[in-house]
Amino acid sequence: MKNRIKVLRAEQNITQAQLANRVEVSRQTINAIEKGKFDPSLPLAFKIARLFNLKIEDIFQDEE
Amino acid sequence: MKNRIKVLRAEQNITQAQLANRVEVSRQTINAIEKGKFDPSLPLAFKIARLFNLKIEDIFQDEE
DNA sequence: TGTAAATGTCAAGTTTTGTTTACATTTTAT
DNA sequence: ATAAAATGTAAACAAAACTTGACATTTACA
Repeated sequence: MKNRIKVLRAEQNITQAQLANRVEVSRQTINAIEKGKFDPSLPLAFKIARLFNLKIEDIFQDEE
Repeated sequence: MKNRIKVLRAEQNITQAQLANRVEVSRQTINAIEKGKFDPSLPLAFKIARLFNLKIEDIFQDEE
């Protein structure tokens, strides 16, 4: 599962740590998701999408 | 996290078992999600949304 | 150039998601 | 009324998401 979080952060000038705080997970979790190490839970995906005012599908792309 | 899976199944006349087969999880997993016992993983949410030709947000509603 | 902030990564542990098996209850149709 | 299909539920387990803590590497900029 790919995602555009890194780009969205860059657009908004937000660090991994700041994003982590705002969606209430650890910085390592954001890092791992960005690097594709694992997928966020559905509730976390919702939080991230809401933060960027985007649909989940606009941030995460299923790849199979 | 609420969802409209039961209604969507009814509309399409699909059983839990049939839906489970098509998204490649167990029937009990579909049942548990419908009953709100837990949330699906993000990849599973994508599969379900794709099956019904809907956005994830049109099926699952975050309630915090 | 140096140093602070940001990012990457790893290991060990907890929590949540999902499976399997098995059985009970409800619904549907004959 | 009965049989079959569909749904509900529970326990024990496996797998994936997430945490904490620690340290190494990269980036930005005074």
